Amino acid sequence: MAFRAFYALPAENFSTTTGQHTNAVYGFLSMLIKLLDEEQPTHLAVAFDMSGGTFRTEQYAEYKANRMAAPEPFAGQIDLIHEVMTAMNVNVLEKQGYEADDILATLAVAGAKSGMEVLVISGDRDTFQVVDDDITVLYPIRGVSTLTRMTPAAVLEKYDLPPARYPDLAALVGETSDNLPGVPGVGPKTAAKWVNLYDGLDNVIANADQIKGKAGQSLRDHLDQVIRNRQLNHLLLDVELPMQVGELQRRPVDREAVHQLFDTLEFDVLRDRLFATLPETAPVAPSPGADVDVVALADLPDGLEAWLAEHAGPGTLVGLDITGTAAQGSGDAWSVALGDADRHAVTVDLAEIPPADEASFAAWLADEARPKVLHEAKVAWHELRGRGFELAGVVFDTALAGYLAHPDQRRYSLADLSLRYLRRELATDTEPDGQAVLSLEGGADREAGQRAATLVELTEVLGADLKARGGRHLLEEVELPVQCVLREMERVGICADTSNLEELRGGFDEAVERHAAAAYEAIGREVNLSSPKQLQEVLFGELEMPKTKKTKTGYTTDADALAELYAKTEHPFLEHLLAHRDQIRLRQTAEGLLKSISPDGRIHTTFHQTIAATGRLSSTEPNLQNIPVRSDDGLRIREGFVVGDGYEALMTADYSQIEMRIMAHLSGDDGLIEAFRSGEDLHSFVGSSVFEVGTDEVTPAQRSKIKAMSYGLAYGLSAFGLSRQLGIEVAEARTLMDVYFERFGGVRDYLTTVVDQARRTGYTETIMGRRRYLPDLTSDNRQRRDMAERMALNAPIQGSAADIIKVAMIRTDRALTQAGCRSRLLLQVHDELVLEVSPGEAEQVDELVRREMGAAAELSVPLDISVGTGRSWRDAAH
DNA sequence: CCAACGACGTA
DNA sequence: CGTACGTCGTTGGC
Repeated sequence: MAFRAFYALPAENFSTTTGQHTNAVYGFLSMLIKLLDEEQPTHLAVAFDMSGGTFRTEQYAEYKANRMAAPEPFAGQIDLIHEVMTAMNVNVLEKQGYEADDILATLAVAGAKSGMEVLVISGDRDTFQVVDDDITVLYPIRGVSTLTRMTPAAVLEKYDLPPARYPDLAALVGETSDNLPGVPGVGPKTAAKWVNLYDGLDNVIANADQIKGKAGQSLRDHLDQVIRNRQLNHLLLDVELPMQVGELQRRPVDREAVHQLFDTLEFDVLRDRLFATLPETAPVAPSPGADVDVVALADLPDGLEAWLAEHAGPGTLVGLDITGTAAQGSGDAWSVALGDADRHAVTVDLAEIPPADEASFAAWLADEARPKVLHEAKVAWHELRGRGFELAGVVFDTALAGYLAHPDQRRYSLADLSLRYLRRELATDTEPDGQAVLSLEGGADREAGQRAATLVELTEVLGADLKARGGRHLLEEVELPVQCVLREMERVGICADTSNLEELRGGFDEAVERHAAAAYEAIGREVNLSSPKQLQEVLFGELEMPKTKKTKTGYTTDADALAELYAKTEHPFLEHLLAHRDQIRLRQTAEGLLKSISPDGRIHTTFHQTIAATGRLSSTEPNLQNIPVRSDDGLRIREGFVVGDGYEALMTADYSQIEMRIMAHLSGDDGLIEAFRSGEDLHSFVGSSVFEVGTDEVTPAQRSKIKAMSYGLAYGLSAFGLSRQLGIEVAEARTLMDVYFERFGGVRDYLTTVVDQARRTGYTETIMGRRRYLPDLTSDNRQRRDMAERMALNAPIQGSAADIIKVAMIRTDRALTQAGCRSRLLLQVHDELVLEVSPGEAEQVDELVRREMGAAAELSVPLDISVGTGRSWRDAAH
């Protein structure tokens, strides 16, 4: 398997800074870790061949004689694998004079006999002979990451023989890799036919005289060879070993040794994968909260003031857990828990808090000098605010830290983080209905108390991990401050023009009905136009239109495909179907927005800071980051977002071409940098270079090709993709890309470098050090690897843009406060900020926003910001 | 009732 | 066979 890994993985991508090649070690371990994870074996052993001869070479000197000496970069890697096995405490078996496969066969049969279910992983097909109901061979198809399960049925299917007969077939066919020639002219089909017909190789040999034809003669001419092959490919089942199969239990790895060795080998990604799969990563002592001393405020003789003085003095970090509810920019808190580093916690029922305690709590909470750690502080802030409390001094947020350490996880619950970083199980946060789990014992909510204390402990461990990943400053300088800006934006919301949206909805509604009726008319019956399944029946069944691109469940009916079909058939059904789709979508958008208007007449979205793996924000309930802008009808929806009472206008400010500017900066390409410094239209400038014409001679068609390509490059676009998008031949697209790269070689170099480096380190990085881990870059699966490569191309660019606008938000918010402005931030849409301008501040805010956004990052090209104002979001466009 | 899927809006 | 998201309706299994 190590040898296969050596050939499957390109050596140049797997070597340490000291020059040691590690591709065989990497591939072998990658396979082993995957198997440990997926198969969860109770017993485990790895067998090695030993140098020096075996009984087979004694019998037949040429055995494996054609094997080339292992190439230089392979040398030493077997020893490294041995070392890793020792560190991982894996049972290793080897025996002079025997091959690894003899050891495996012996163990497999013994294991099966003692009632075990056995998996044999080997790249030698001879192992198929031990396959039975209890023994499965996992055989590598290509590389070492894809293993095929050879069960009795699989062997029968592939070779037309039961497993026990496989060596009979192999003896006839021969094995080139072992230098065992077979019978010339006899392949697997003939061999299987004979073995089945005569019931085994012995009888084939005994009846060799009767076999007709050339193949029969060939067999008679090579009988000795066949007999010898069969002796050699027979695996021994009785090798004497120092350990019996029952003694091969898996043992816990030596964590320290693994860390040291993986440091040397520079296996950062594998280390994560290994530790993630280890059973001992599971909680050692699942005793929820047993070791936290939780008391209820009501049971404190001296009240909260005394507790705070003892446990939460100035500079002492305290964990704060809020039980409450938050949504649409507001919330309510029911109870809180405070926990300290010594695992003392106090819980407070806010409904029954005595006035004196409430005053102490409020003062402590609002005190910037009393450091606090929370999980999702933005939510807590909304909840506390619902009770009139101000929260300040948040120095750590475990959800944000967990996100920065591993940005592509689905969730960052405190329970998950506790398990991962502290190996301690935490009771689940909430019931499915959102109600907090309250396990009151002596009046104290033990779970809340445990969570509060756990926060403090996590700060240390998670903080250290984040620091090691170079993400500490991102937490402190970017994510925590921007969280404060976001909570305010959520609270404020954006004003909606209800009657405008209602009118729109009515109009869309009417259009939906009209197009539906026309569509039914065109095909003579009613179908559900929102059902792709029913549409397929109509289009490809009844109307017999040409088939479109395949989906998992049939053929696509997406807008592109329908437009193409319409171009071909001009069928009126398609026209109305497309219009219906369009209008129904707009109606849904208008409807959804109307439903989300709060009693204050404003729409309060929720921004999520820990969802997008690249570092972007996301927006839900409602999503205000995907409000239509491209169509006329879409723009009318933007008219439904308007300036609120007491304010003068909405203002939008966006970065123009920020991703291309980041590309210019990161690649350092002279041409692209010059393009931005020249002040010319970017795509015309690039086009003039590619097409070798003056900037003012670039045709609109050329410009749009260049624009598509420039942006496509940042996403890992292929020549195929470009050709499809532009409707040109693949060859033309390829030529276009070649010329582009010739002119902008720095871009090409950057793109290859970024992937290479990510493959080496395991992650990509933005200009502010935000990492994204991409273990799939070394996957044997091409689709996954290609996908990871495109992510690697895009993540630094999209992520850097996300970094920059977050900093811009922090700066803008701060500058507005410092300038004493009433104007405020409302929304962020990835490269755009929407503000509400107070009367008389328009000019000042215009200048301020340009300044702060422009100064958010120091790139080798200028950041260009365009600003517009107006009564509605649409009018504020520029 | 829920998850998966297709479709489609944004940057 | 271009990245990153969220939401909706339909569908089919539980």
